[in-house]
Amino acid sequence: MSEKRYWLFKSEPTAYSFDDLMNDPDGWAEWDGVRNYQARNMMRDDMKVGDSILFYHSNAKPMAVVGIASVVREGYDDFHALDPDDKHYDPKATPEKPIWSMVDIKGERPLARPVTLAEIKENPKLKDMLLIRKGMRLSIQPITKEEFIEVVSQGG
DNA sequence: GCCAACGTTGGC
DNA sequence: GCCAACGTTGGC
Repeated sequence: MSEKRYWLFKSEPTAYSFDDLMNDPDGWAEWDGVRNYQARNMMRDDMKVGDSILFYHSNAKPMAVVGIASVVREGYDDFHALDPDDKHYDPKATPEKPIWSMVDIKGERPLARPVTLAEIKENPKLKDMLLIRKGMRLSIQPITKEEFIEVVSQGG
């Protein structure tokens, strides 16, 4: 029984927002289309059902953590990579070696108040978050339990 | 709209 | 195996 982990997922709200996740008719969503090996490895190897997620809006006004989600299905093949008509098609992926992985996540609840990037940068307790590290572009990042709790307490 | 910081690709 | 060129991310 491994310990529960905490993550931060980035999404551009114009592409897929936290509201989209909360209003998903299925009640959950495939986190497909991730085409970065580091992020893939975390989804494939490290994420477990029940892990908690901070949902962050990038390229947005405001840029902020806006809600809490959770992992509801552990890493499995991102079969969308095999579909030539799919936006995230990867010609190198095959049914034998689909290359990419995804997880399913579920929206838990929005924060009462978004915790903005500016606030995260100002908060000494959050100074080690990868999110605010220069040049850090990973769309999925591990965070600590303490960071998760701090952001959620700021967001109410 | 700009551009720095990356990751990936492909020629050699 | 090196590295220049290219595409993308994402804050500003």
